[in-house]
Formats: sequence, C-alpha cells, structure tokens
Amino acid sequence: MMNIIHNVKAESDAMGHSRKEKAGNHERIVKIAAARLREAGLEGVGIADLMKQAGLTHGGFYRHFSSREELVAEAVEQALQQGAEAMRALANGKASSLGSLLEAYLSPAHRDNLSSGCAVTTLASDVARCADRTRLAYTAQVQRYVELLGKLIAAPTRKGRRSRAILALSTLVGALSMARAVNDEKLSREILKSAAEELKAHLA
Amino acid sequence: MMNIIHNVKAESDAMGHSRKEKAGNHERIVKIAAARLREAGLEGVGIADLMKQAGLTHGGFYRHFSSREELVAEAVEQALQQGAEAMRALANGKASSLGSLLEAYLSPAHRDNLSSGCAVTTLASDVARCADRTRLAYTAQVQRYVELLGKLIAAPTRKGRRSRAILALSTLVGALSMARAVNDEKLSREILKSAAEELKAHLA
DNA sequence: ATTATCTATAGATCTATAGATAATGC
DNA sequence: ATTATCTATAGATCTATAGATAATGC
Repeated sequence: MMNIIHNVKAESDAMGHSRKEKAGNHERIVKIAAARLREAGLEGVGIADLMKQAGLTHGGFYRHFSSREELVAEAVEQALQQGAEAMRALANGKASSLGSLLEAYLSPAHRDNLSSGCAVTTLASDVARCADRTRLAYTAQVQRYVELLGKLIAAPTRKGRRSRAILALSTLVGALSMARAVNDEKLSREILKSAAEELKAHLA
Repeated sequence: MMNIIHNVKAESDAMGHSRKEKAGNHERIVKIAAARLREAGLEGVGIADLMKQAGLTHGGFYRHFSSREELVAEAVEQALQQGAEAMRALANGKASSLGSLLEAYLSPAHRDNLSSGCAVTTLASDVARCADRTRLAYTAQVQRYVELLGKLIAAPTRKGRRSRAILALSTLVGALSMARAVNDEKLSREILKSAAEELKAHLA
C-alpha cells in the first residue's frame, strides 16, 4: 500500500522546537495512532511509520512516550472518545434518535470506515490482551454506551432499560464485527440490515 | 508467561521421518496453531514458537507450508470447524436446545476459554484483514451458524427466522467480545447474562 | 542551559532459505 | 534416491537508546 498521507506538520523542519510545538506534535502523534491502530490493529503499525506520518523521525518518539505501550494506551483512549462523541451527536440529533443511531452504527459507511469508527467494536479483541489502563478506558466507554442507550429505550423498569441497552450494544458490536470480516457483500449488508431491523422491532 | 505445554510428539527425535509421521506432524502444527492463534491473535505467535510446541524445530516449517499465511489459513479453518462442532453438539443436546445453546455460548467458561472457543467471535477483527481464502472460510461458517440458529428459532416465515437468527448471532458475538475486553468482572457477567436473557425473551 | 528533534545504531525479534543429517521407500 | 527434519544464518523488521544538532527560554 502506498503512503498517500503526507507530512501534516505545519512548521518547516528548519524551525525551532518550542514547548508549544511539542504539545502539538504529541497530540498529532496520538490522533494519527488512534486512526492507524484502528485500521491495522494495535500491533499492526510500527513507531517509525506513525512518526513519519506525523512529520517526525522515529528517534524523537521517546521524548513523548516512555514506551510503545504508553502511546497505545493514549491512542485507544482517544479512539474511544471520538466514537463516543460521534454517537452522542447522533443520539441528540433527530426525533426518533434511537432508530437513527442504530441505522448509522449499522451502515455500510461505518463498516467501511475503520479509522474513525467506533473503537468498542474495532478494538475489542485487541483490548482484551492489553494492559489494565487500556482495558479500564474501554470498560468506562462500554458503561457510557449502555447508559446512553438506556436513556433512549422504553421499558417499565430501570433494570429493564439497562438489560435492553446491553442487548442493543451487543448486537451492534457483533453485527458490525461480522459484517467487516465476511467476504460477501450481500451477506454483509444482510447482517447489518437484519440486525438493525430486528433490534428496532424488539426495542419499540 | 512460562511455556508449560511440552513436546507432544510421540516418537523420539532419533527416529526416522516417514510420510505417516509427516502427515501427523502437519496436523499437529495446525491444531496447535488453531489454539495459540485464537489466544494471541493471528499475528501474535511466531513460527518458531509454534514448531517448538509441536516438538519440531522452525527450519522444518516450510516443508509443510509455503508461507506463514498458508498456516494461518489452515489454522483458521480448523478453529472455525472446532467451534462449529461444539455448537452443533449443544444444539442437538437437550430439549430446549436454543436456550442451552445461548447459555453455553454466553457462559463465563466460554469467555475464559479463548484457545478452543468460537472463532467467529475470537478472530473476527483479524479475519477482516486476512487473505481471501481465510475470509471465505469465515463467511461459510457465519452462514452455517445462521442456518443452524434459524432451525431453532420460531417465526411465521422463513425470512423471519433468518432475520432473527442473524440478530441472535450478532448478539452472541458482540456480547462475548465485550465481556472479554472489559476489565470488570461484574460488568462482564452482566453483559453475558443480560444478552442471554433478553435474547431468550425476544426469540421465545 | 535546557530540550525537542534528528541521525545512527544496538539488540531482539521474525520470516524464509541453504545445506547437512538420517531415516524411509523404491 | 528421496525426503522430513535439523542446524545455521541471511535479510528485514521493530523497539529502544546514544550522541549530535539547533532552536527556545531563563
């Protein structure tokens, strides 16, 4: 695969290295990692590659992070947060917000967009093998999703809403995972569509 | 992690290398890979490690496989098949076979048993980045699961059964994924339990 | 003087191959 | 003679570190 993402750094290499620049560089490395690690998996991209895309050389990496693992932790936190924002935006958007949220989550567009998609699905199996810090962030994000979905779901009791929210989130994660892994566009779309429709029917 | 799995090879190293032995060795390498790759992910174990566990040295690997990718393909096929057999056994077992299947799939035992658990969940995100051959095997397995579940689900139409089977499989895959990634035993069990109970209620 | 980055490289992998060894199978 | 395995190693990574460079910031 050709690298078509060029140096994003604003300043020229001849310029100095202020603390402001450092903060900006740090943030840029994390954002790039949050995208690339979702595409390739948490072990799928090297430090040199990530630094190159940030417009830096790999030697400078360890002034920003004490280890690769530390970058991964920050990047996963970043990725989870991005997904949360996207979902909240969807939830606050339209009238029948639950329906449109389910449809957006289970859309072919989300399926094909690994780099900025929901990390709760994309990184689940990688996170299961991660350090505690990363798993903690993942856990907190799952709790937030369950609470968000619970607010959108009608049920007589609080327990019932939570239970249905867990069903809904599980279905979203599983359907998206399989739709991505499967090698057959028709089946992939069927999975997305059936999961969305059955969920809507069950939760209505 | 200490390697507590010792040399499984029956014959001593001083013995000859017949074609029968070769077939046995090939099968053993694939079975070990099917387990270890589910534990560590498709990129998480090296050839030397796998061969060592099979009681062989890494140099012999390329008389069995033309590349690492070829072993991965065979191992994923093996892993998918194992999962299929386990599920079929569950489905043919008891009276309320759907209920017991859902409970077994969403049990803490299955959650904690990566090496012989269902590969449709465990390998989903890895398979999405794999070669066509591997994705084809995954796709066929998803179809088989949908058909198996469809037979156990009551609905007025064939389409309805299939649609509900897709919902059920999606929920199983998503709930198990999250239950493994999450760092909180209480939440993990709640995910498994809620998903199972809501599914049963919806499909009854 | 401090520090953010760069160049260069050490050290540890990992995949794949080459040539030696010791048995099978014609 | 063929071949399944072993020993040894080439070549390509990848993480992490050491020392040089060039700017900032006291």
